[in-house]
Amino acid sequence: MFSQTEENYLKSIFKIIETAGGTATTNAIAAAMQTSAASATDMIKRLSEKNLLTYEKYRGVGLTEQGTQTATNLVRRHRLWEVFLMEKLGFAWDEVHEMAEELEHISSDRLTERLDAFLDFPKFDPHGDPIPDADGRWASREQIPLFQLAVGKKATVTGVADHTSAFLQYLDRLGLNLGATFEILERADYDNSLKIKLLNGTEQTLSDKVGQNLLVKIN
Amino acid sequence: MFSQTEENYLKSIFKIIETAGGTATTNAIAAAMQTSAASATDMIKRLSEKNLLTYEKYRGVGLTEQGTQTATNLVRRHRLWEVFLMEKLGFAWDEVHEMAEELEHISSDRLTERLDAFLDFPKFDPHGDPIPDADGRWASREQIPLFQLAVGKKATVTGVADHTSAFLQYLDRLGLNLGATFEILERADYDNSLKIKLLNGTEQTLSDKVGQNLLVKIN
DNA sequence: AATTATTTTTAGACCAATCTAAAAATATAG
DNA sequence: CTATATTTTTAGATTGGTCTAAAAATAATT
Repeated sequence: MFSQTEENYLKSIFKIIETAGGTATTNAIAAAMQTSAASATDMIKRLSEKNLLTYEKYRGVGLTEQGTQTATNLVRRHRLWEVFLMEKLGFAWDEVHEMAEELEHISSDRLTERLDAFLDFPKFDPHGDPIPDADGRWASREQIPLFQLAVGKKATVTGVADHTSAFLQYLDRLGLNLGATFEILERADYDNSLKIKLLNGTEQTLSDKVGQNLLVKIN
Repeated sequence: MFSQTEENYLKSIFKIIETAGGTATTNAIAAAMQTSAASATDMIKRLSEKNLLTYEKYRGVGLTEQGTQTATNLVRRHRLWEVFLMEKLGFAWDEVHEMAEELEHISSDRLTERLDAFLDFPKFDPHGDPIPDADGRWASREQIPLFQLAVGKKATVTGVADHTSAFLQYLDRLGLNLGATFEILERADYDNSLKIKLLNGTEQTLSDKVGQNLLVKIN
C-alpha cells in the first residue's frame, strides 16, 4: 500500500500534531525524520497527492481522515508487536522499540487482528502507552506525571513519557518497573526531588527529571 | 545490512542452485524474480560486488560462503515465522507464505533466536520443509514422495513438494493434514492413482499428481 | 515600513532499482 | 564453418527517496 518511508513520515507527522496540536511545520517534520527540509517538502507533496495530508504551501500540514486512520493503525501495530516481544519473547522494555519499528510495516490486517487476540487484546503497551483498537479508538489512560502527586500518596507505575533506553534501564535499576507500587515520603522544595518507599521497603530519591517522565496512577 | 530486494534475489538464486545445481543463469534468475534479464544482470553485479555471489560474465553465478550463509539465514527466518503463524496465531498452512515473505526481512538475529526458543526449536516448518539451525545446519528429512510407496504400507504426511494454496487446500479437504496417518490399499497401474484409508476409516482416491507432491514418512 | 532573519520551496544532482531497445557473446543448425 | 537463434550485457531513460545550494515566501526587529 504505502512504502516504509511514507509510513514513517506519516507516523512522525501524527506524533507532532498529537503533541504540538494544529499543524505540523516542514522543519518539525524534517527534524523528526532526521533529514533536510527539502526532502520533507518532497514527501509532503507525495503524501498530500495520496490524500493522506492536507497541505497548503508555507502553512504546514494536517492529516486527512485517511491519514489519521493509517497512522493510527501503524501505532496499533507497533505497540502490539512491542507487547509480543516483551510478553512472549522476554525482551526488556528498552529493547523492543527498534524491532517494532520494522515489524509495524508488515501490512496484513488479518495478522494484526490475530496477534491482538493472541496477546489477549492488550489496552496498553509495555511503556504504558495506549493501543488503539481496530476501529482506531483509544483507551484513555488515567495516568499523570509523578511530580504532580502530593506527599503521602501511594501510586503505581503505569508508563513513561521518556522512551529512551537510558531512562528505562535507570528505572529498572531503581526497581520502578511497570506495575511497581510505592509511597511518596517527601519532596525537597529546593530541587523538586522526591523520596519514595517501595513495597519491599527500599527507599529511593528521584530527581525532578524522573518525576516529570514517570507516569503513575494514584492508588 | 542488505535491502529487501537484494535478499529476495539471494533467496531465488539459492533455490535455483539448490534444485538445478551448479550455477544459476541470468535468465533463470530473471524468471524467478519475474523481471527482465537486464535487471537481473544489474543486481548480479551489485551482489557480486558485495561478495555474496561469484560471477563470470556469460557464465552464470554461484554463491559465496557469505552468500550461502545469508540465504540460509533467510530461509531459517521465513520458516520459523511460518511455524509461528500456524502454531501460535492459528493460520492455515496455505495462508502463511506471503506474511512470512515480509517477516523474514526483519533483521535482528536476537529476535530470530528468541522466536526459535519460543517455538521450541522446531526442525520442520508447516509444509514439512527443514529449518536450518543458527549455524546453518539442516536436519535431514526422512521423507519420500508418496508414489514411491508399496501397497499395504502405512505412512504419515510430513510435507509437500507443491506449496500452492490450491494443493494445500485440496489436501485439507481430503483430510491429509501434516501428521495424518493412512494405509495404501491399492494402486491402479493404468493411471498410477492410489486408494488409501485414513485412521478414521474414510477412504480416498489420490491422483498420480497428488502422489508426486505429497511427502510422507513410512511407519 | 524597511531591513534582517528564518522557514519553506525550487532547482539540479545522485543512488538504487527498474524498464525497453539495441549490441555483444555464446550456442545451435545446416 | 558460416548463418541463425538464443542468452546475456550494455546503454539510456524512469521513479522513489535523498542531498546541497540557491531562491522565494513569511516572520521578526528596529
